[in-house]
Amino acid sequence: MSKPKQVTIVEVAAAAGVSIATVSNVLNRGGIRSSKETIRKVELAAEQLGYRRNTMAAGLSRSKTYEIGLILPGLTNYYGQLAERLQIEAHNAGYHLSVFSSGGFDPDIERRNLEVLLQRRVDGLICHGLAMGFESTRSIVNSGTPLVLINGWNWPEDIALGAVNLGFAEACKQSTKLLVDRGCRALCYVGSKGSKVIDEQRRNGFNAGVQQYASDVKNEIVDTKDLDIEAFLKSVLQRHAMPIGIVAFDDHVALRLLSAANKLRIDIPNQLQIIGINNDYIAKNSYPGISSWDIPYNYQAQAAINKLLHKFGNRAESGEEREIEVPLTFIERESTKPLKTE
Amino acid sequence: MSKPKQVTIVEVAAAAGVSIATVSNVLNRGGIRSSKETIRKVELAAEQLGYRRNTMAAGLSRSKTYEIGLILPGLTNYYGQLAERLQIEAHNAGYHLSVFSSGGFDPDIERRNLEVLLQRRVDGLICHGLAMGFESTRSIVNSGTPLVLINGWNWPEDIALGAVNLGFAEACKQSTKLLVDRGCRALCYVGSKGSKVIDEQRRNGFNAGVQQYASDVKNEIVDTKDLDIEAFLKSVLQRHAMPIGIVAFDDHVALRLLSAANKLRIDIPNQLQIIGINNDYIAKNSYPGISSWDIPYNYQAQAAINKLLHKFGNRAESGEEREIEVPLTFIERESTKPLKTE
DNA sequence: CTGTTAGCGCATTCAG
DNA sequence: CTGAATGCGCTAACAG
Repeated sequence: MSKPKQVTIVEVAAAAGVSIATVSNVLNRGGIRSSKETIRKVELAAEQLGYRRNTMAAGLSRSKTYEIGLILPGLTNYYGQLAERLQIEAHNAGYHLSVFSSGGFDPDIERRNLEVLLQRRVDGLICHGLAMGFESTRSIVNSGTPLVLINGWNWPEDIALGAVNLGFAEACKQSTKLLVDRGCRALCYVGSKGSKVIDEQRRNGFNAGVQQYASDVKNEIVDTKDLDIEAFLKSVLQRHAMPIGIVAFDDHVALRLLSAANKLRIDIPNQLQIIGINNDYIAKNSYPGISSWDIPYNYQAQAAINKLLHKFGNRAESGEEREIEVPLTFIERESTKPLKTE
Repeated sequence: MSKPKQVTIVEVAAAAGVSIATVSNVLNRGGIRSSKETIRKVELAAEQLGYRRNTMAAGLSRSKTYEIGLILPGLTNYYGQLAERLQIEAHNAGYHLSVFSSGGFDPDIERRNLEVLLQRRVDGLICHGLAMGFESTRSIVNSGTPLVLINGWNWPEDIALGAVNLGFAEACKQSTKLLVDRGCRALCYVGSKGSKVIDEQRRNGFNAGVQQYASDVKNEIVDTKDLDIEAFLKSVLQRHAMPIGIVAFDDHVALRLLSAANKLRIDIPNQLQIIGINNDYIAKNSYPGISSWDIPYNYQAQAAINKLLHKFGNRAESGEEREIEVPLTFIERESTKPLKTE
């Protein structure tokens, strides 16, 4: 039982009384047509013997694997959701997606995963951000394997030609406008430096928003790392005019802020307003509900896969060489509902 | 650039002035030793030419892939965390882990993923639960590929010999005792039927607990599906003596209960107490904090990988043929803190 | 120690 | 429409 010699086309051919070439033909379709009779015989034999095609042999022989490698910083929350969608889209396009996580943003693990995937001779690669840096990436990816980046800004074209980026910057920018419109008289961005470029985009957007829509109100930027949230809230409420508007890195951070506020009996949204990003389960189910930016996973996943297909030259897919910006959509909940309505 | 003919050992051999066998030897170590000089030459040549071993060819040739397939119902939260740990453990053991999600508990996708993995000739399989049913699974897995189940109860040994199961039942059982000890005078289990066996285990544990520790208090079992949480809470508070103790399917469900309670101004833990499972980010960061059962991912992942290695016959790993039950540990927070303390 | 030789399982010309 | 032959890139005995 430990390895019952998997059956090969040779045996199927013998059982069906035809040559291995014929078996290969009927089992892969597409190419040459065979007579009804042989098809039946072959399929029957394959069925009975429990034939299962050996991917390695097939891949080796035609130097094409129909496999796409995906490298993400992690697999929880946003990343997990994205991976699931990508897997579906890949399948719809006739490919398989192998998912790898490089634990946080660890360049070494990332390099290792990349290496594994390239040794597998995957047809293409989809990576989220990339901890490794340009040069390092270039040297390893110059194998000619198409690479599409998700949430990778400003990458040299010879490495990743275009990327599928979420409009975090714009979302954060609009958040500031929204908070000001809702009456906020001071703004904060609570970020998460650990997430590198992702955080940078948000920060930039926040700054741009402040400059454009709220140049007259106080604002500050802090990071959750080593942040005592309760102390921070107290301090902010004391130093600035209320209500205070906070743009949180994501719904997780938003939840922490919300909980601290509840504990301190801070009135939301009259004293404090919060906007998160991701439109998680959390945002929907906390109390009060957290206004958040929803991510169009389907669209994002489709865009990424299409870009790859385009690179493969499969069809005239819509994926071009340009960066694609995927816009988020705002879902408003009680954490920012207009003052009067509440 | 679209496929610059990857370099093979043949070219490396030529460049280094040795035979391909020698190249194969020095590049894979382990086997035969070579002279320092040739090692240097070969490694240099490989380095310069940018040689990268072709996994398919290697796998084909030795009929061993060093790949493990993982099939999960999804990739978010618990599953994502588990996948990450498994990936690390697999790597430590010299294997690669390819992660596949079968979107919810869809038997068709599951079958497809299984098929893909088997065609890849993975050395082993790790599956979480399994939507497919015994017979169906048996017929497809009888290829002799070792399969270890995570959270799969009561499977026939010829399919999956033993499993690594989380002690959900025991956790729920102890939860009832705990709630009673904390003064609760009625108990509820709020489950999630969509999660099949996982929910069943919890339910069983809850029932066992009620019977053993709380046979004198009222209890009920409901399901989140189509449940109006606020109405449910109101009704329960009205019908039973307080405090009410709730065992939630997981921290997500617990959060929903908590939020509804907050909204209704129900006093936690004096009128209502809640225990979740998973010890998520949520449990830690909600207000009040949710008491929850922590999952020892490391232990679980190690156990699963060890079982597989044992099956491979690699080393005298500790994995036996028996089921392994992984105990959860209780983390208490404000949602159940003893009445007087609060 | 190093080189020669046979496959691994399948896809693909190219004749029949 | 079908079959015999060749090779994909690498490993695993054997010889030298």
